Amino acid sequence: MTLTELKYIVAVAQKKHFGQAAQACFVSQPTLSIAIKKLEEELDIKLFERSSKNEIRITDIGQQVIEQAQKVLRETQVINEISQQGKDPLSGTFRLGAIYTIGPYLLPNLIPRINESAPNLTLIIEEDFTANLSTKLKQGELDAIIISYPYDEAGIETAPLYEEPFVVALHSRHEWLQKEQISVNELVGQDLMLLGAGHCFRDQVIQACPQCMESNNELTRTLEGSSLETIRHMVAAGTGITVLPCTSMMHSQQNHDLISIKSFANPQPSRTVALAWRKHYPRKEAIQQIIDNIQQCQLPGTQSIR
Amino acid sequence: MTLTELKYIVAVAQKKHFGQAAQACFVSQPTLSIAIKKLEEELDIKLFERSSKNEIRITDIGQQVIEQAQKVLRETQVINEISQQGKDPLSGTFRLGAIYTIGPYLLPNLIPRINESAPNLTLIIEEDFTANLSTKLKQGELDAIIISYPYDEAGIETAPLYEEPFVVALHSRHEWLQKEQISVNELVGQDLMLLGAGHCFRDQVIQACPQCMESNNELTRTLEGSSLETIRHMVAAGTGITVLPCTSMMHSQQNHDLISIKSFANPQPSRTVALAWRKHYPRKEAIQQIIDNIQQCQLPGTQSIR
DNA sequence: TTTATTCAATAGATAAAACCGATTGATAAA
DNA sequence: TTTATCAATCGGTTTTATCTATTGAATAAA
Repeated sequence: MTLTELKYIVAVAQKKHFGQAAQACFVSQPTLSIAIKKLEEELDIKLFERSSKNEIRITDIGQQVIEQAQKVLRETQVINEISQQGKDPLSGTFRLGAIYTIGPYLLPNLIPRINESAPNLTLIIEEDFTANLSTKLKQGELDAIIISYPYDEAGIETAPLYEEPFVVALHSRHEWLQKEQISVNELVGQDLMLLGAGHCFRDQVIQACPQCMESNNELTRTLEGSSLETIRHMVAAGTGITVLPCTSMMHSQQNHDLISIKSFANPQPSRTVALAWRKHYPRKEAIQQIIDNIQQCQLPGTQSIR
Repeated sequence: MTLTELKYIVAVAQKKHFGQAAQACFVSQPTLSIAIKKLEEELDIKLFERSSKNEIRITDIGQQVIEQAQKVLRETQVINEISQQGKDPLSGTFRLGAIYTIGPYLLPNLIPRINESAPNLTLIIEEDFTANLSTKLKQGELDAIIISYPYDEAGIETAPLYEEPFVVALHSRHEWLQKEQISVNELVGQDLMLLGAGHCFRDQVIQACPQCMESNNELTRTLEGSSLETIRHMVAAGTGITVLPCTSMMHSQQNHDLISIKSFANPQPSRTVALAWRKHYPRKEAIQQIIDNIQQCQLPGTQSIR
């Protein structure tokens, strides 16, 4: 049984004439006759009562088959409609993940841009650690994730978005208040508060200043499972100092008197924020749209990468 | 788009593996790959996200298409079920027509036989004049009709069922009461009551005794639109005599004292009752079943025709 | 009756497709 | 690097779909 055959029998049922039905199907009369004969043999029933001269008559069983055939053809048409509607890669649902240390600062800026530039695209946002995002990306639960380099996973492509310098946050009564810039090595011996394991930002800070871990293991351990916001409140409380990605400060209303921000002396430690997606993900246009929109965000303190 | 292609994508969606899906469809992997590629090109969307190694992923739009494809395939399967169920020619509906002068006497005997020998066959009965039955038969509103010869219509086949002699019905105080048999010519001059125009039986009686019309035009005209039953009541009332097909008397409980039945002297006038159907009607078995059942009826006074 | 006409079925030939086995290319794991 | 896996591609064959032309059946007209 083929869809063509079903089209033919429906046409014959409508025209009640093999020749006219063939014409309506843009085939020759023998083509249609043979196709219908083939279907009748396959189903082992007579669909039509042929009588030369007078019009074709549909058998009882043929009537049932033809009605069902019309149903099949209608349902088939729905497939075309679905694909037509879904053809726009900038439509449908896009599941975007972001790590905890980027999402809260980038997404409020990004989401309105995407809603404007791709109004048919429904965004679903998810924040998590890099490792979890990565798993979900590979499993297809997420379409793309915003992470930071280094990031190298099999079957995953990435594009750098912007370079984000690190800054030091300290209490406004801290001894470094008058300093213009902080050198990385100066962090050693300070009460440096870091995020818990799992946050890539923690690793990046440690990589920038490996010795800083020597003194403050205990303090950092108490912050396991914490967030940048919590740590910032602790800075304001005078518990210690911390290193933050610059975007976490710029947009914050809580950038109040109790906290002072210092940039690092060259070479400034920084991280590269990037977008990652499955290599074979089919909606490349959607990916590019996300990339473009993120780069248009131009968060203060960051440097675009083109 | 073809049903085969739809089968293929459903198989891939289930197996998440081109090779295994191909095996499940009993085709080679290249065959399946090419078919899916062709469908994706026709719909202009990607249904699957191929990644060598890991398993195949279904795109969002692909998921919708595949679900719809499954629906199409299910509906297609219904066509097979319909034909399977309807393959029995002794199932479904059979519309049987009969002329007024046969139906009431044959059908009460016939219908139980058919219900027993073809329990899946639903009979629909219709009584009318030969001309109307003939039209409905040709238009396909009836599947077969019971009429009497002569009957010759283009595209219609017939089979004789039985020979039905005519009899004379007269009041029990009629002068012919002592007669054994009546000769056709004796009818001339009698108050002979006939059915109205349209009833073929009327024509057959007239044909058997052309002269009998000379005397009783007026009486017969008043019976226009009447029935055999009415005429028989008039016989009982003593209004006149009539000629009846023998089956109309044999099974009647009203064959009471007031009416006496006389058979004709040889050559007995009679009519041949026959079944008629469209030459191309496909359920020949159903036709044969009807014929067989009618012949098994063996109505008293009739002679079977084999 | 014969002839003409209509319409679906059939015949013969060709173009299109479906399909297979073998191979390639890409990818990831050892 | 090598090996293994898997889908895509290649080249060739068979099957199917389709065409034109004709036949055959049946009716309608002459």
